[in-house]
Amino acid sequence: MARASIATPQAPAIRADDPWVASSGKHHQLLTEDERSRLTAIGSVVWFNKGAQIYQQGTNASAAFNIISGVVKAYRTGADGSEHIVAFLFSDDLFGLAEGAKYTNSTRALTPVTAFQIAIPALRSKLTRDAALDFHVICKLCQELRQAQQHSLLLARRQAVPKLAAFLQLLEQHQSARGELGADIYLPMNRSEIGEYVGMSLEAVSRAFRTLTARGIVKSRDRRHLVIADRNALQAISG
Amino acid sequence: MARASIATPQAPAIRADDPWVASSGKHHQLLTEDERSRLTAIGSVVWFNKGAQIYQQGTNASAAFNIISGVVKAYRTGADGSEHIVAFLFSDDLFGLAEGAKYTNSTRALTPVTAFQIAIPALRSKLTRDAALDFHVICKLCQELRQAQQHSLLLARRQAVPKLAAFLQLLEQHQSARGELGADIYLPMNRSEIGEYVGMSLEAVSRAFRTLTARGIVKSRDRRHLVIADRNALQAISG
DNA sequence: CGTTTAATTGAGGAAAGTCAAGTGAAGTGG
DNA sequence: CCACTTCACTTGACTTTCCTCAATTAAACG
Repeated sequence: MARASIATPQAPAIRADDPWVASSGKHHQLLTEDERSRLTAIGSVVWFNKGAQIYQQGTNASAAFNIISGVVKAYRTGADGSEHIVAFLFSDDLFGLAEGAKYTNSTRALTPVTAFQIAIPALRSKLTRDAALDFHVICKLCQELRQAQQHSLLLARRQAVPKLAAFLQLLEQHQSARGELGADIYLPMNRSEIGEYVGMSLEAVSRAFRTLTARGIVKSRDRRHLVIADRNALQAISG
Repeated sequence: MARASIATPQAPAIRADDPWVASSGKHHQLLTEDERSRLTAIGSVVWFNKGAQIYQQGTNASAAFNIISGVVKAYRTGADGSEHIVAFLFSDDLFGLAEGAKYTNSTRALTPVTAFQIAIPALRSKLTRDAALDFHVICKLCQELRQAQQHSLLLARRQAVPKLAAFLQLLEQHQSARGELGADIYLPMNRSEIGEYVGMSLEAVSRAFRTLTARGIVKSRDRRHLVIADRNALQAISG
């Protein structure tokens, strides 16, 4: 630990990459210290307990959020009460997407969450002035769009085992892109939520896990921690 | 037709809405005449024949595109040769999304296409300077992100008929949002491509069409033109 | 330690996928 | 202008896969 100073941990941060510059797959912090402190001035830090609802779809969009730590799910509730998870959001992600001044999704904290909150008017006036910030937001939105497309690829898979395999690869690549790489993958969501994300029943998720472990491709320490034992096989299965 | 002057039809245009302002669902042109002419100076108009490939996934991202007229599909080819369509793109849409300087999708013209093309370096340097343009690009990216999420909602549906019903609603709302509303819906893609977008086989698409027409909910003039006869029933089916 | 919630496992049925044949439409060349 | 070729779409029969419902086991929490 050679660093003498600790970077302010409660400040906004955007992690992504310039889509038009070659990169190694590991994402970088886009905001400069200067930008971060200027943003800090116009927002506030908020906390959410595990399981807490952050906002509901259809309500007035009063603020946008930037996750400092924790995991959030963005989901929509169908007319029949079924939930579909649109995205899992991690530290350095942005959320609070709106349409016509209303939130388009509901969001809920899956773990205890610390987030940076900016009121929409303040954000808007900042965005219409600060081209450097804008560019970074554009980079981040491009990344989120790519992830949404990746998600649609996942959902289009028909068979359960390849689907889950692809999901695990996404999670791993996600964790490695932000340097949170231990030897194991941590699942911040339960089986039901995995099912709601990949588009299958929780039973099918459970069965797919079983076949993957039975084939020795993944090993599960605990229901929420697993290790990829055969990365090549996983790649072959996910296609 | 009270207008005396004709707006330059070959200039770039972005159609979307400020996500933080209440709107009627009909999207507006975000660029001012001034911005449009400044963009015109740094890009060029290009044409593609029906069926022409625009670029391939994995190749170096040299330019971004803005559709002036026509329809484009953005798709990815799996290892087994199967294609999944990530998005259909219409006039006033942006595309040319990259990651690490490579295109993440392939794109192909479904109809004759006229597009405005901007080289990446020119676009980058413009984006790092022009906050007004940036803000509009951000609005557009938010809209594309919402559409991608809508697509994932569609893909998560399990049954064929509700899936197709939701797809038709998307298409209609898309056409009405840009004021291209005749009484009928035009399908610029074939059954196979619908299947690749909604995640089912072309046979299933065909059967779902049949049940919708058999129930009198849609009427098809021709395989590519249909009318929604019972909008309420369609809404009820799609959920 | 008992209670509650999450996850696994099993059996049966519904739905779409696949394979294959047939029909219709569009476009080509005589 | 018409016959022919081709491609897109439709329709049918059969198989596979996952969802649903139900029972059981495992883990988390007070």
